[in-house]
Amino acid sequence: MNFSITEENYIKAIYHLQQADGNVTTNELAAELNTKAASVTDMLKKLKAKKLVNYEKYQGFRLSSEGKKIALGVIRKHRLWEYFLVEKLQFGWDEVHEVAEELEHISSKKLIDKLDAFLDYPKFDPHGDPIPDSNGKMAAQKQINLIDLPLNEAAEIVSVGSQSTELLELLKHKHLGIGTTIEIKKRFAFDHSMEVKIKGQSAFIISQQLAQALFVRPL
Amino acid sequence: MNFSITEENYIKAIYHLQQADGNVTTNELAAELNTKAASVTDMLKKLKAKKLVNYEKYQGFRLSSEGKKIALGVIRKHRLWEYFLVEKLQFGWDEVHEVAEELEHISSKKLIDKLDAFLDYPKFDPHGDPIPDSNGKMAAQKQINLIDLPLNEAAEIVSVGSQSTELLELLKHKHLGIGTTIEIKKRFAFDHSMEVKIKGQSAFIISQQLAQALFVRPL
DNA sequence: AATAAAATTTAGACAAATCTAAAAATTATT
DNA sequence: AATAATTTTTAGATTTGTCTAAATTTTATT
Repeated sequence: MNFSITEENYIKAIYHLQQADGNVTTNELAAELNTKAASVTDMLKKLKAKKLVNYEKYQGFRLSSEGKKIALGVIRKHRLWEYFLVEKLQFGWDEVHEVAEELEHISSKKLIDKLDAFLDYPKFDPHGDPIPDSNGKMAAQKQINLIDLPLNEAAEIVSVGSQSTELLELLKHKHLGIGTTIEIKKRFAFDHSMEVKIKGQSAFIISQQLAQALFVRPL
Repeated sequence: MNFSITEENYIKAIYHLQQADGNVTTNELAAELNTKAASVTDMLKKLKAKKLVNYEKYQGFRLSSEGKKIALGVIRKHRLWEYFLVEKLQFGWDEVHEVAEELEHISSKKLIDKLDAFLDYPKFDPHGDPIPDSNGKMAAQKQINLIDLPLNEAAEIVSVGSQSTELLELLKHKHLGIGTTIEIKKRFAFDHSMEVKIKGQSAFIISQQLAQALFVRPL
């Protein structure tokens, strides 16, 4: 079975929405895809006919297990290409998304498996999201907000909540980035700021706002 | 201006046909694209409206200079991706074409220029065809049939006339391939076979049929 | 429980790219 | 030069994905 770019985009969007929500609604999906509810209904009928989605009129929907497989395949491609763009072509990790949106629809399985090998089977993309392997399995992300990391527990920064240049500027200044190992040394209740420590550096203070923008994976 | 995948495929096909023929006809193009003459006519009206093609009803057509620019951009992408697939991902040069047919439609200019840099600005693709630079300029191919190479003049093998496994088998056995430097030492009029020499090896004989399948660029 | 509001679906239309069958133009043949 | 054969174009239909506007269903509110 081969699917159109449009179908793949619908499937991927449903996957992301149902991760958060469980059941997905027509309006939600229309908003996600910048399209109209009527178009979503039309496409859902098609996807249902292809057994990629469990859908009953007016009842919302979710991916079938076959649909989930397709979604993971597209996500695998997206994230591997992002990794390639950043690690090999020197793109900034804030400018790869759009290009990967195109590359993720290249259909050759052989291509993506060879790319995976060339990149040495990376487990996380440049935004810290896990990359599914060729069977669709991926590391449990278990990524938590830095705010929620227990005291004195080392964790790796795996993603950031926004791509704004302001945030990137601040991260650069503090030498924080994807892959940095970080630990919380003390919390200050007054303003929810916290003292943190990066491996091999002396401790410093970060604000609540910044901590909320950082997602980490406990080591 | 951005063009659809279909439009790009038409433009590329017209480019290749007019290299050989000068003026291109509707039926020719329909055959090249495995489509029907009526579809070609429809698309030509569109391409004419976009000033990519000089076309008058029943008179045949060719690309405008704007059209040629688009064609060279697509060809640049196609050949750079082929080079990437062979050199970095270890594809065989006989299995990259289809994948490159998809990759050539990825639109990011930044991507292709960074890929070019990553590959160290290759001048020829794995089939020996020249790769246009980011301004659309490419090396004059000046590729000639090995049959026509003057005696004792070194040349580099740049492409092969067919992709058959039989030919590949023979080339492998004789240690011949894209990039090999070769020289003709003697010709035998009886069967048009020739004695050739590869750098650092002793001379051997190849048949007329094999020589005709090899294209070289004099050094 | 009745009605209002919101969400969803249907009906019908449109643009892109394609096709078949018929018409028109060109080219070849007698 | 007239007719036949070929090529090309037009006309009208089809498919995919989209839209607007109207109809239907569900959910919320009184």
